[in-house]
Amino acid sequence: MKQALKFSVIKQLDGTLARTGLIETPHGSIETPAFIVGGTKATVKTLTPDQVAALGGQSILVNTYHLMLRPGADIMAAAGGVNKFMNWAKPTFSDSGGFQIFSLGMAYKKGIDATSHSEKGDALQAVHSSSQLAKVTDDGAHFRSQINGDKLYMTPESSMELQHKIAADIHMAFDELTSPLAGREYIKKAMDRTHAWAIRSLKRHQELNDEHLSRGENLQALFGVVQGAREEDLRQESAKFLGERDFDGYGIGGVFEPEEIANTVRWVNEILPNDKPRHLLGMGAQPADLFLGVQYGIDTFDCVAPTRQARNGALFTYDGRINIKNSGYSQDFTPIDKDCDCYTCHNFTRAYVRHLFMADEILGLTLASIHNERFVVRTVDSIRDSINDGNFFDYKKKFLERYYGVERAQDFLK
RNA sequence: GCUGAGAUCGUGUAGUGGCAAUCACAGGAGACUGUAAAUCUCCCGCCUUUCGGCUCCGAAGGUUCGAGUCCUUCUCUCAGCA
Repeated sequence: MKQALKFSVIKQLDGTLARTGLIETPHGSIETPAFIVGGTKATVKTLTPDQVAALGGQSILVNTYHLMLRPGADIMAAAGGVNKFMNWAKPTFSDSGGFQIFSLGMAYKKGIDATSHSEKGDALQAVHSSSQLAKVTDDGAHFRSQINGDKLYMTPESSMELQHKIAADIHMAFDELTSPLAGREYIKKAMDRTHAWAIRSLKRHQELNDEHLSRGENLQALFGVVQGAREEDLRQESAKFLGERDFDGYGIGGVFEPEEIANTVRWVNEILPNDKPRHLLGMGAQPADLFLGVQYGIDTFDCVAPTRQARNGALFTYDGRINIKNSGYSQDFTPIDKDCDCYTCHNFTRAYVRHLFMADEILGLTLASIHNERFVVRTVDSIRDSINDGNFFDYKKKFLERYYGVERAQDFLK
């Protein structure tokens, strides 16, 4: 196909930003809204590609920074791109490495998470710790490899070159994600830098696509990434700045808490062009994230939480999350969730999965990952159906009240 | 039977005259959101919501201002020898 990516809206839910659609790529299409499965190092941890496909995964997101370190972008290119390398035939996304400026920089060894807040944000964000592995400048970001200490330097241009070698279908522009501790002054500075980087990313991306075109290869798509943290005017400025440029779609980055999703995503999606897909970066650890994201115009999500939490024993059920390692499940011979249609729930009991965890048997990680990933993928699929059927709001209320309890669910139903 | 070594939290240990309880494992609970993550945090003698209180170093006795620690006897364990 000549176009890197084609997106069509199938149904727009009247009076809302919610919609269903179809993203078409050289590796096939994605029905949206869709949950993109986390496959950072060109593997969905503990799962084979067949298992990912069997649980309904339509697409996988890999990470440029991690693949640059190991095995290296040249090996990815020599293998014929990430799809061939990992034997995944369906569409792929790649993240730029921008997230690692945050996770290996300000967040490194700080215990910063979604609930971290501070009054002295600017001061904290401005101080570089000697132990952190990433430092940002206007030109790019310096990294220290966590594997062997190598000094690494990444720019918008080099990220695009790496991403084109990895050759996922959809790339993210190199961006700077600010810490939840950051104050407005720093958020503005990082957003301006992200915009400058977006223009540089787009330029280099187009040059690389021209090369693909001349060689008769598939074109690759690029999403611009909106920043601005929790500042309404900055989010709007960012959406306007990027929305006017020739990106194939948009990522919304820097969102940390479910409570932020409704506002942040709405501010941005009211401005971004309707005819391009919108990806919410890194959110999807709980059902509220998914319902709120879709309600305010998100087409695709990615999140590592379902697989990470699965490996740590936290499993989704339609009645809320459980920790399968709790002693109370030692003689519970029912499925993780009786209403779940995954391989694990069809074939194994809570007692057995708990046993595998307590005995440190690796099959437990796989069974738990299959279950959690299926739960999230299926939840987004069912949200898509509810939009097509016109009963999104009824479905949302029923789902969230069962999952969180009627009282807690109200926070997400306003 | 003889000789030697040993007995501290569920287990293995640290502590060798000065407020006992170190570390690890096992166990209990919580966290995790563009993966430094099969990781991290907390609890883990008894009572107490907290503050705190009470116990406690195999048993009994002795020396000492003071003993898990030194001495005696006993019980048990392990090793070697018979």
